[in-house]
Amino acid sequence: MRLTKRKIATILRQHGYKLTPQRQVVIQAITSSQDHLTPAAIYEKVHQDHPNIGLVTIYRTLEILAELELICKLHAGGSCRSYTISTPQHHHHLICSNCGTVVDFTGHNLSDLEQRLSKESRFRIDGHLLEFIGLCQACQKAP
Amino acid sequence: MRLTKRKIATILRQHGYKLTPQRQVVIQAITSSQDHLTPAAIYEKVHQDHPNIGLVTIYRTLEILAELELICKLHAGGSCRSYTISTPQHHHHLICSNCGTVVDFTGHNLSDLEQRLSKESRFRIDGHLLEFIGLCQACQKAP
DNA sequence: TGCTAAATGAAAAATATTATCATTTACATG
DNA sequence: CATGTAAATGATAATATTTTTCATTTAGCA
Ligand SMILES: [Mn+2]
Ligand SMILES: [Mn+2]
Ligand SMILES: [Zn+2]
Ligand SMILES: [Zn+2]
Repeated sequence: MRLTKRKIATILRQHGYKLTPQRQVVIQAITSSQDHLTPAAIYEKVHQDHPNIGLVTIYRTLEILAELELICKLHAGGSCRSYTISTPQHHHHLICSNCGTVVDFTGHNLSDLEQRLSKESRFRIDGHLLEFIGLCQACQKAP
Repeated sequence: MRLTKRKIATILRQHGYKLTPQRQVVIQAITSSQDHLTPAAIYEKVHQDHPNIGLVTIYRTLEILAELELICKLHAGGSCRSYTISTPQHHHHLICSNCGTVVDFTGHNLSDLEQRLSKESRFRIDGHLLEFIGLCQACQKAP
């Protein structure tokens, strides 16, 4: 289940961040999209209804949201600095290279592989990045 | 087996690219490092012995090498625009977050997962990105 | 050895990101 | 509800990164 605007607001406040109208607008922009969005794209989206919100505020808000893991950064589709709304549990992403739609998936466990790798390479493994890229059903049909 | 300087040169020429001294120097810089390197880092490395090679040439060379899949772009360790030498077969990466060392690994098959995802999501899956991040043995010992 | 398309480097332009600082404001407190 | 204060904002400038442009050079072929 993806995080709601409301849930994000609560977590922000729990961490001592103020719930400003600007932040609410940015959060709204992200949660209302299936897509993954760059800072510039969020700015444009937001700018239409709120022309006084600056790009800097977008950057600052994204940094906080990412730090708290309320949004996920994506790498495989286009820009390496684009974000999508997060979900509480550990998950990975499936991205449409055409329309940008992001689908979360879970249930695949990398810990076996992680153990094997750790043993073979002598690395202490701290995390991983797994994204699939492809075409969503709608984009397969379209020309 | 990682690609050698020689092998890369051959492939470049096979694709109609000229084997300029500048390109050879850039390739040398990448193949001689275990690390993953940003364009700026490659420039610095190269600049010491070849102060007349411009940063633009680095960018242009990296673009070609990446296009031909002779180098791999990495995302999980620091910059999203850093490269390491490639290997011919399909593989993934294990990256030390401290020293930047990149270890290739292979043998893990994502196609089962890919099929499951494809069926569940109705996506046509074209590719994936899998990187592990951690600490190499040397960096675990160091403070 | 010369020709030519491709490559290079210098410079500028375009983008992207971060820092600075005066002003505004969310929200805790009484 | 008014007030104080630390946090947040926006304007602007600074910095960093990447791409274009174009005159000059050169790798590789005939
Ligand atoms: Mn996600
Ligand atoms: Mn590799
Ligand atoms: Zn799509
Ligand atoms: Zn290390």
